[in-house]
Amino acid sequence: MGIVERKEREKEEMRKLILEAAQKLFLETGFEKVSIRNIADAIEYSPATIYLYFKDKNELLYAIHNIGFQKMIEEFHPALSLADPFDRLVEMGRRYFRFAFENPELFDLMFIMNAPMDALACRDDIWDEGRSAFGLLVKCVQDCIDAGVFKYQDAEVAAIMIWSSVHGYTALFLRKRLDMFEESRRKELMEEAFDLFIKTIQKGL
Amino acid sequence: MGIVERKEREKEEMRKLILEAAQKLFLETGFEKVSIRNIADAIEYSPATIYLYFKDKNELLYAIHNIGFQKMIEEFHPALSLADPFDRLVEMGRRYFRFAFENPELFDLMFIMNAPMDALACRDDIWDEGRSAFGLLVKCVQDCIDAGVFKYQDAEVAAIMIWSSVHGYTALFLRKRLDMFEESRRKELMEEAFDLFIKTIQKGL
DNA sequence: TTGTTTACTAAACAGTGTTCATTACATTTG
DNA sequence: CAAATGTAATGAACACTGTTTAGTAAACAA
Repeated sequence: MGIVERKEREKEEMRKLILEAAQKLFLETGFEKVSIRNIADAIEYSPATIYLYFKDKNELLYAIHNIGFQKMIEEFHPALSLADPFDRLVEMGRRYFRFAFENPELFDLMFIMNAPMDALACRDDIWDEGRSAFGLLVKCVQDCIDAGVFKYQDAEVAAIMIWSSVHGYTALFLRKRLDMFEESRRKELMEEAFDLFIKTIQKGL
Repeated sequence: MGIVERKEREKEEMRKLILEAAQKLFLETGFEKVSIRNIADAIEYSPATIYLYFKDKNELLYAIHNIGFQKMIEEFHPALSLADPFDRLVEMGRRYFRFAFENPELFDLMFIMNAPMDALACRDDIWDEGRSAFGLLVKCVQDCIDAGVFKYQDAEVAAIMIWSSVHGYTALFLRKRLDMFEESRRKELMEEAFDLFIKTIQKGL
């Protein structure tokens, strides 16, 4: 009796259909401006149908947030295979940057917007995606410590410091808090500031 | 003929009435959950009245964002009169932190939310509040350079680096991206990471 | 051919920001 | 003082939003 399996497959496909339409609309138009009705229109189903596959809008956004993490991890992969741990760290920083600039809406969803965290909170679950991505950073920092690149004792604390710094630029940039610098200079300034940070932690402590 | 002046005064008072009710509601309930109708109810006027004093909701949020900056500048004042420029820098960082934790909604509005920047953008104005607050930081960094505390050449680039770092913690924290650490350890970790950053830039380069 | 499960939807609910014609009153003019 | 003008405030609507529910039609099982 393959019926139940076919149904499951169809259910999965429907989820995917919704998710892909939603993602497309979101990345085109921005998350703030897309409604459940828009998504329903795009896939030619009624709005109520979406609620048969996702508890609410937050849960839908959380699912897309997950896709974002998959994509990010993929793009981090080449960096992770660099031999020198410090090179690896710098490259991870650059790729965090690049991911944010090339996928501003996805990045916003993953690291700034409230919706996905609200979804997690209301079924009090933990942010596994964030945890394991952060784990990659901690591991890299630990490798740097072990290799004697810098002399921090606590890899986790150092990782938070580094993440915060790199996240700071991107968050300020994406939420238009660096628009006071003229557009041409903006990205250049950020690059310089990032390089300065790298040089500083390399020689520091 | 003092009539026109009285009218102006009344207009100003009405603006203030709206602004104060709005601020109270926003800080109590969070910006996402307060509607124009809620504000109108609180001051016992019709919703349409608010639009006689503010172009739209973004403009209202921008006005509150301004109040936030006044408050922040006030709270920065004691730090600015410290003799040693590096002490000044560290104290500014700590106060940025503290302001964010004690006024999470206001901070969010000032440095994370889109609304006030959208208000600025659609009357293509520049973010003066941010500019001048950032100016304070640049000045302090320049003083540090002049005093030989660190050897950066470009105070502005160094200031962006420092701002980004401090902003990074707070933004990640406020938007619940540090909730993967248990609550008791969270703030402690941030303090440690901040101290580590301070030590690093002090000795770096 | 029944009975039951499933997938879907139309319609409604309760809210949102915003606009506009109309009212009610303060001010100025004849 | 009465009539004309200006203006502050609003009721009601518009076009949305996320979400729920009762009901339908098709697919499946007996």
